[in-house]
Amino acid sequence: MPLDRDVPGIVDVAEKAGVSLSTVSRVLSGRTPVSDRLRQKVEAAVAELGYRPNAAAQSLVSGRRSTVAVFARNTIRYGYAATLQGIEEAARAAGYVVMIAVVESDDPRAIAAAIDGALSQPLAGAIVIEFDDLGVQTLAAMPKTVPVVAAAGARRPPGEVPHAFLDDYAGGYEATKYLLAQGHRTVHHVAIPATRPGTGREWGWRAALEEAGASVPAVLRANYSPTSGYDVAQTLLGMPETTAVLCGNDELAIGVARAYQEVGRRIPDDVSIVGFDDQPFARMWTPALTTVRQDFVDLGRRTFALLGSWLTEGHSSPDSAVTPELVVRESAGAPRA
Amino acid sequence: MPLDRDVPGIVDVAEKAGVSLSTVSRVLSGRTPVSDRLRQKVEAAVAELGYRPNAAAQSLVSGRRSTVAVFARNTIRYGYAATLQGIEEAARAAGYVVMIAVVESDDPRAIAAAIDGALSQPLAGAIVIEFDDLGVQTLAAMPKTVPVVAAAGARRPPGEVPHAFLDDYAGGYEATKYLLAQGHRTVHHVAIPATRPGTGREWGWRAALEEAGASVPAVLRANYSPTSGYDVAQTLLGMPETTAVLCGNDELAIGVARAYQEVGRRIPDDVSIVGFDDQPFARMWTPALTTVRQDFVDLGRRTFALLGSWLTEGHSSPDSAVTPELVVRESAGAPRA
DNA sequence: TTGTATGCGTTATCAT
DNA sequence: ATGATAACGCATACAA
Repeated sequence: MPLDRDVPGIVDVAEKAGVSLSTVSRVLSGRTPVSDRLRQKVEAAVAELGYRPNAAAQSLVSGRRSTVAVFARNTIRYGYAATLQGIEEAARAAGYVVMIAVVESDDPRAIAAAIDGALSQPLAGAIVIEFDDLGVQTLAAMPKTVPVVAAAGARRPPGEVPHAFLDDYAGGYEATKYLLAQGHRTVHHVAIPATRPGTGREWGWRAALEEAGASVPAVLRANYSPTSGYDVAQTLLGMPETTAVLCGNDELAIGVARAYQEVGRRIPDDVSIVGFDDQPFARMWTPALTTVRQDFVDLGRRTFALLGSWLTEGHSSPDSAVTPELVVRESAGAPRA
Repeated sequence: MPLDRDVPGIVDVAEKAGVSLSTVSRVLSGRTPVSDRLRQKVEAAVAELGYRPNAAAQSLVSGRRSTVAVFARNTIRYGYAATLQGIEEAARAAGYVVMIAVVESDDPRAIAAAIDGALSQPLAGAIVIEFDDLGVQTLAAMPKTVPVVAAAGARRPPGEVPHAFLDDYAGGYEATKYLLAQGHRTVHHVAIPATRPGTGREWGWRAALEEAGASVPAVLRANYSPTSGYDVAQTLLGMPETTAVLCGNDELAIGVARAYQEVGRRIPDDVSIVGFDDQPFARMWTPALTTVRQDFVDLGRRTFALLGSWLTEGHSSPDSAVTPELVVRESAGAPRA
């Protein structure tokens, strides 16, 4: 693979067009009037040479930055991946490129290293996907030298970082209320890792239970994976009085469902299961998963919009909420009489 | 959110440490000997100011580039997301940062725009995730001015781009042979979008069928989503002689399965279904999905390794294959007598 | 071992 | 409307 390592610069274009370097810069930026004649020449030269402005040099001299960094725990899980997609889409539309920095460990040195790597680049701003504790820590470790916004799973304390969020609390609340309305005495909860206490799906669930005067069972803590749901469900199996379980995400839900089905308990006849997120597979499950739909791609777009308005208008709204929607399908119903 | 927009530069460090700018540069790069006394001072100043080298300026003067761009059709679907994760992991370990460029449309202008955006940055190299036709086109449109490697779904023609690939062909072949060995007369195929003819899952399936002298049914073409699998399965429903179907991915498989289940046909009793990829949900499906495991994260690591050796050693192997593995679970078995 | 000077590709300021 | 020239932050050749 031999390379043509002769990337043309603005001077090459100027030479070929027979104009000065500054004229080329002007037609490229379009901010200063240039005669049509020269403009044509320059454009021809640009096309012929395949000239591409060097963003590094641009940002060095002008301070104009065109890349935004996204900090995320991973790029695989649905919520993260879809949020990233939304961010990238909006960023690209606005003329930015996006850098992805995965923060895998909560070792402060690992967090610092990820931040250092990203901030070495000339950044217009940074976005942290704060769906978990690692995100919280990353956000806390971000220096104040660069605009930072967050994509969150809950409203953050006011006055801090502008953030877009999915109202997990409302989703958990609504799903639990729905289950209660079906006649269940209480609802168990298999939780994804928490961010801050008092927020998120778990606390919406809790609130609905308390409001209804129902007992609040101990939370079963899992991670994000189907197998993790399956594992914690073993505990559930020893509690035959369970008639409904709200899961922190759809993957957990199918793990839990599988555990029940393996011992011959039917869904929703014997136990109702509700997921969270409405991942693409949810509606194809058998039984189709009743779940709380979250539009992560839209969350990503909104998050970038916050950063975009900060960058262009100098400020942005403190937050931007989206309320999730309960999607009733087949996996939940009334308890057996 | 007021910002401390006073990012210290190397001269600030030099001043604070009472040394010349070049001395700072030397301790930072570590390539030239510096007396311990000055080194200490410099390091103290760096720590105190929170100095971070400006990668844009570095690459401008030295030509050393530290970012690699990844071109992908999306960041959501499992294969893409997991490959990206592997690339990022390996890149970060090697001191690179990764930029993500989503190529959404096969409009040549859109492809060119994505490439222009990415190549404006000072790139060490680029990686294109070539799982589909859009990837093929993107690869073709990449200029020869930057090192490019690919993460592919099949071996590419020799002599072109270094690439790591998952041997889809072998996977399709093996899965089909397995089904045939179970006693099925033939196997139907629900395909994901193709890249090049003659390669990939579909052609492995075809080869196994031909080798066994089995008839080769018309391919059912879908996209990647569960609903797409469900939709094309309606055609399958009208073909009661079908006893086995190999699906291009797991999401398609569950869509197909759902379609069968809705009309009361049981899996694997009435029809055997095999997926592809072994996504996390596959083993929690009911019945658990027999599928072809693909290690996309590893593919990502290998792909970056190709680029890494090119960058550091000046060359890299032409390709790097990983053979997928059939995971036998519950969704496929012998046909009914 | 350390410091000074030059230049990377571009924008912006200043003349013309 | 156009052209010369000075930065931008840094690495490096060269001088000391």
